[in-house]
Amino acid sequence: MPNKDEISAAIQAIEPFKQSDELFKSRMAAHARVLSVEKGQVLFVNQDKADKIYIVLSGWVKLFRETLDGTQAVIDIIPKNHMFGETSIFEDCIYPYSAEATETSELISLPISLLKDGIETDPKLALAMLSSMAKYRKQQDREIEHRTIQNASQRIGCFLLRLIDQDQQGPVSIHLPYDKTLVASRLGMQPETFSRALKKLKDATGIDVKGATVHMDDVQQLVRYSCAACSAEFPCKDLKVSAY
Amino acid sequence: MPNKDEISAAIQAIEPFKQSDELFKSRMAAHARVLSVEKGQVLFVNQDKADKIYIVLSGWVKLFRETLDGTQAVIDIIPKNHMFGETSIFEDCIYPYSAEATETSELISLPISLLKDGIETDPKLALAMLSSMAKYRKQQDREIEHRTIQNASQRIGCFLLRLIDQDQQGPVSIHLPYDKTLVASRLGMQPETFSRALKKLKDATGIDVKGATVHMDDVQQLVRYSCAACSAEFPCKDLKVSAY
DNA sequence: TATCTGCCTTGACTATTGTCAATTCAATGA
DNA sequence: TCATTGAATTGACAATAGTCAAGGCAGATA
Repeated sequence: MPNKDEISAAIQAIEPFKQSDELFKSRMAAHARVLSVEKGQVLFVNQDKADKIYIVLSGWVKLFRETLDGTQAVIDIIPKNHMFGETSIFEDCIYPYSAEATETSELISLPISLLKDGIETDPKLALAMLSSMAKYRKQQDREIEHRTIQNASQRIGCFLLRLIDQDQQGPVSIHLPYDKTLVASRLGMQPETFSRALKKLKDATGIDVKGATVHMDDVQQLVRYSCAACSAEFPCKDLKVSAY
Repeated sequence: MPNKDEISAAIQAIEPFKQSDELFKSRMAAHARVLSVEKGQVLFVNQDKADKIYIVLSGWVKLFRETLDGTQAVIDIIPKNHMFGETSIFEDCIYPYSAEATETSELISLPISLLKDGIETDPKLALAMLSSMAKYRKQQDREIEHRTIQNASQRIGCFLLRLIDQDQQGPVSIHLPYDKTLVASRLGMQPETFSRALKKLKDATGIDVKGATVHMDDVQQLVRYSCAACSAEFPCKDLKVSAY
């Protein structure tokens, strides 16, 4: 169970809050609620009234939407030290997606009204939010690009490359951050397709896959394979904002 | 050739500028440059240094990115009275995509520095920009959802539905806003796939297609077909920001 | 250790979309 | 009116991804 200092640290770690008013942050910390959630636990569903924003302290939270027949589309998977639910502030205060913990996780929730007030009264915070929104937007653009241009294997390769320290040279070992099934849905494909595409990637690039661990002698093998179907070049410059 | 009043009106029409400072807008208008472009003309390419933002007065501008081998992914198609190029303000001042006129179009360009200053000095403008960014983000989320859940025919149906006045009842006629080839790329499919998928849509819903005109006796035919594979319901609520 | 459970993989098959080439169609200008 | 041009369609085929069902594997639990 995190103490007050850890809560403050988590708030401080959120990109757009870093440079913002200390008073604002302490007010947020004072109103923070810690919650521990089990795998599969739903935090809110699409179209719920949005009264809280969340910060992930540990574990992972999947943001998704689903149709009436249960088909779901994963929009993002939120890692440690990142925030979600804040998009709903503007306009309608309705969550535009559902949120579910993908494993046992610790979160803090904050009243959305505090952030809303903060943005409206502190121009510096508003600018920081704008900047992080713009970054996110670029990532979404890339996401759409990849889904049109890259095939399943290339998307997996790209996903792996983005897990690596971008200045890495020589041999690398990667550990998948979460279940393969979840990676598959994050990349917009079925688990079966993921499994087969990973095998194809292995054959094409010579990477070594053992369970959730991927090893390669040279990053360039993957780069040649995946980045050929991308408008950008390795190293990728648009990481960091809600990585993965 | 638009006169000063028309330029002011165009600036005024941009969503986030509507409520902003008059002085800011007149300064923008004073620095506006009008440009007429031919079909296929490139305004800037991905990674160019971003010094201008653009507003479309007439015609359409395609935003896209491409890989080394020329494969391109369309990110957005900007209609009349909408702005593009502004995302580059935050951080790096590099355009994150290429822009090309898809037909003879009239645009105005504005120095990006003016908007940057405006956002930094006028909190109200910053908030308005945040709000429009948040809307855009929701649209991108929907875009990703659709590309994972909907098939080609359903995406076309959805595209058509979004062209309609959302309160429409009874029979409707729609005119495609631009070439079918361009619609296809906007929806992330090949022209051939578009052609076949449109035919399939016709068979499934009984809509009537003649060239660029689509007629249907009842919107519900399309709604049943397309919205079944969407997390939202018709009428769609997330139109307006850079429609289409 | 044995069993259970959920994740992952595999095979066989289907559906969807892409590719390439050949026409057809429609708008435009000589 | 004819010729030209680019858009759109169509056919034949290939590639890619999804679906369904059956096992395999590994970590957790008794």
